[in-house]
Amino acid sequence: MIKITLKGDVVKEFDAGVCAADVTKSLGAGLFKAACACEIDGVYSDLRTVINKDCALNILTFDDELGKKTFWHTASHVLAQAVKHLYPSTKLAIGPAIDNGFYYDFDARPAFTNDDLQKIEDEMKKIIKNGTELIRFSLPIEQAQKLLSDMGEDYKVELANEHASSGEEISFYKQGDFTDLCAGPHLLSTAPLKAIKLTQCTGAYWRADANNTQLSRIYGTAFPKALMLGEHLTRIEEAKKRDHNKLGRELELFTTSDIIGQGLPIMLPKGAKIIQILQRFVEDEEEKRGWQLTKTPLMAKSDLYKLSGHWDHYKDGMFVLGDEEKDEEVFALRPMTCPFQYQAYLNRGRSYRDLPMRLNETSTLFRNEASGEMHGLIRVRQFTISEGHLMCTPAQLEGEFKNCLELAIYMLKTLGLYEDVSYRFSKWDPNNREKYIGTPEQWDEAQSVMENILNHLEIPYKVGIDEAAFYGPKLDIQIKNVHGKEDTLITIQIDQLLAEKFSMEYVDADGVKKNPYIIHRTSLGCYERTLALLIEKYAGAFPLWLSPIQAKILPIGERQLEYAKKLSDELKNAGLRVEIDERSEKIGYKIREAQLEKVPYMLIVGDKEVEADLCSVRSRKDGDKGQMPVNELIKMLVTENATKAR
RNA sequence: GCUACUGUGGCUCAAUGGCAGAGCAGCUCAUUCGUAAUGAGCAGGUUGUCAGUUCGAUUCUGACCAGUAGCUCCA
Repeated sequence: MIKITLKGDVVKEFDAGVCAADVTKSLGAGLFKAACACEIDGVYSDLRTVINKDCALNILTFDDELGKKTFWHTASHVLAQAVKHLYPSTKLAIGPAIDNGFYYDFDARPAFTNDDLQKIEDEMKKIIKNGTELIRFSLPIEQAQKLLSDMGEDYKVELANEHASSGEEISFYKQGDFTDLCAGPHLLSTAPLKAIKLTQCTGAYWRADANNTQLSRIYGTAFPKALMLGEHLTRIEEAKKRDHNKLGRELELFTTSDIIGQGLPIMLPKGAKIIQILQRFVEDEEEKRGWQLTKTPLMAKSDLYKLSGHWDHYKDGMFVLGDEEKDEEVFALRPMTCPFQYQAYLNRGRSYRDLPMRLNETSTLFRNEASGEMHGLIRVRQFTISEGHLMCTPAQLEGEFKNCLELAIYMLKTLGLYEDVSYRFSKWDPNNREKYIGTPEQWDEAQSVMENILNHLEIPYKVGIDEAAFYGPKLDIQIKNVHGKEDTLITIQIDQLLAEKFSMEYVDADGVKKNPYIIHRTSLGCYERTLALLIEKYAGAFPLWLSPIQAKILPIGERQLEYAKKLSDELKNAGLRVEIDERSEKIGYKIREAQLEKVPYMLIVGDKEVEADLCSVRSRKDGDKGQMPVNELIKMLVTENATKAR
């Protein structure tokens, strides 16, 4: 007999050799029905796992992350089975569970189109209705390779070959007429996959390498109940409504023009106003913290980029002016600010007394992004970033890095984005040497310096291999957009290589010339991307201090126009952004429009208000707030504006 | 760049191998109204662009431009 410790420290005895599924069954039919997988002594395992010794068993259902993963992984096998039924010549690649569902990659000729999805989904439903049992078995490597190669599954053979040296058997899962190479775990049967939906089909490269064949990827999601699927699809629809690319255009923050070109958004007055507010805020805050503003050119001779290494690494991504073959001098629009600001440092000889030297710039950059990469305001060809470079001694590095991070965190907290970010420590990949400059020793040093700083500051981070800049490691502050796609909002980088390339030196206290460390950093990222995330964060209803129009004065009729103008002047003099709706419309109509425009305050003036120097205040959020003396109103708005309240 | 999809007035959408239609927004007039839509009228389109097929193309085909999702890339 063995002892199995269950949830709530309940211990039960079973015969040795019992499988986790049978244990689950003995605990109740409801739990057995809901069980997706389990953890045995904390190890994520299949319910088919045979237990031979005392252990702790935790049953995982769809409510657990790993339970969901198992559920969706099985759904991906059903997808593959359905595809094999309908298109037998299709070859299988991989089919994992992802954040909110699953996908499967197929080598299908021709590639699947949206029209195929419905057919495949219907076939999946048939398979699920039959409630086929999944059977796990394993084979020695040679037999596994033979089986897969007999099946004609070239991609699977490639995967199996990679396990050849491990000496372990290769596991398979079989459901009816379908067998797939798979480590599992899986559900016991396809029956629990009550509600499934195939969501889209796209291309995806085999092994994530653009040089390989492009496969046809089908995405889907599945739930144990139809209601849950419905809720999931509703959530996606709701998210679409706050997509910055839709909402930002509706609210007239920005637009685009075919004749101007891709990735070149036009900031309309309201969007430009928000960016101006952000820029002023950033520049003022940076000045308070000892940063000095520079203004450097938007282009340079190719020589500059050759020296920095950007010409070698990113020439294709730059807008080059002129022809290298024909012209004596070739220029390029700047894709980054680094070497421009270095010239400011190089203006004269520097001493350790000049350090740290903190140079910031509201810097417009140009990158010739590939046509498929552009997206709304998130990824564009021209953008403006709060960029800065900080030259310091090794002793100052940790303190200055911390200051840069604190500034970034202050910015995020003020904007209300702090709760939404995560940290990524982006390292180089020693196996991808052509991407990076410097020696392994230099990389080890720079990375260990950054790692020490991050650990010391207790920053919780994920590691990103091969995510570093070509000259040094990065701390990337990541944020997800409304569709769950992650992007870098802020980055702080340590660079000990470029100073040497540019002969940047300082005379230390001991009289010896040394290269400074350089921190590349942004305090708020690029304004276009930040605006995009703010639009989505607030669904267009910005906090007062960021609102392009903070209050709209709505006269009931023409009689109050003069008073409305007086009120508007008073508010403007107090530094507030105000508009008057002078149209001869009913008050309900004016309110509706102001509300849809997401103006924070509506100030209604009728005869009653004019008489007593009052104003009826309506808030976007709370509706009618009643009457208020004008001086009191101004005091309230000015205070809210100054505190940057959210 | 790759795969798939999309493109009809400012917006949301309809229709057709044979005269392109509606609502909202806009403009004009009337209305001067108390917390989310007053009424009437007017105007607005070479159906993304350029070719091809056709007696005739907005519809079919191709190329290009732009947009969406995903992949790859992101200094």
